[in-house]
Amino acid sequence: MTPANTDAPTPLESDFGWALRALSMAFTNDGNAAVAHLPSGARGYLVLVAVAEGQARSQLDLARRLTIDKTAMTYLLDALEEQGLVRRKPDPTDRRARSVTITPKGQRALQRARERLAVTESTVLGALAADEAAAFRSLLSRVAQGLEQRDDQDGS
Amino acid sequence: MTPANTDAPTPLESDFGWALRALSMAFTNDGNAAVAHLPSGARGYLVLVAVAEGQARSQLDLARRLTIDKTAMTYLLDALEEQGLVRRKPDPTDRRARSVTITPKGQRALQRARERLAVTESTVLGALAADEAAAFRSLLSRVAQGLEQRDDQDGS
DNA sequence: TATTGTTATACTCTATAACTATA
DNA sequence: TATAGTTATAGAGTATAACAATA
Repeated sequence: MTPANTDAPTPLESDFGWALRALSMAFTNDGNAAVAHLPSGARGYLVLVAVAEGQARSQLDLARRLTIDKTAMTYLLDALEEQGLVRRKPDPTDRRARSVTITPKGQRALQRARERLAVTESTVLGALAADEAAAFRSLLSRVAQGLEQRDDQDGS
Repeated sequence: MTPANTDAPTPLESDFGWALRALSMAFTNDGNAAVAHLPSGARGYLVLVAVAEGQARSQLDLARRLTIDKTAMTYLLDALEEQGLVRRKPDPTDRRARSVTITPKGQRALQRARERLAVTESTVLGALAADEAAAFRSLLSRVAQGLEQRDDQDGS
């Protein structure tokens, strides 16, 4: 016979999924305000970061790197280009492809977004001491990079 | 004159928002499979956890605790009740309110989901050593609880 | 035949409003 | 007048399919 379960039920706060969702929602909410000056908000910001890297050879490259559908990438870039933050130009080596570069105006907008997002990060991680927050960032970054490698292997 | 910027552009991988999004997407994808036996998937799971706690006095209580709209809570509970995982009964002290309890079948489904999600968690945090993963979980939990308190204060 | 990019369409999720029944 | 719960509607975000141009 198993003894009667007199334990308290598992609290919601100990649930990994709940905690991850809470953090994501908070960062999304606060972060949207931080990047409100960018077209398409948070997604526009991510595209801008990836374009600024200068690694992606084509829109499809960008889409894959960001795990954004290529059809969404089209109108995200439409919006960014319309405001003069990025520029599309034909790739001379492949006339189907278009290379995307960031403009000086885009650089400034990106810099401003980064400064604001740094504040958002600190706010959202407010429950942690400075060294703990640094540790959390580091661990999160390693987790995400691990997932990126995993997914890259799956794809090819 | 500022010197020419010869630094490499900031890599996407160092972006907090990118990393958080990558983890959330991976956990959502893998986690959806882990809770596919529950109606409404991940959201149904969260509701079931909160119901199992037995703290919430009403559907509205549940909705607030989970940051889910009360209109969504209605059909989430509809789906859970239809499969016999939870039960709604009128609150004798307030005839507007309905208290929600988990059924034995719901307990079993919840237990199964927790076991599967534990595997998902390990997989998703695969880049970390065991002690690092534990540290990450602990920090994430504290962050989320801090946000919960912040939002509770905002609301009242 | 496969790939890049675009457009059009459909679907899901969420937010809003309106309504009822109680308090 | 405010609250608990439900329903209906509309909007944003995303996915799917089809297409034109090029490889």
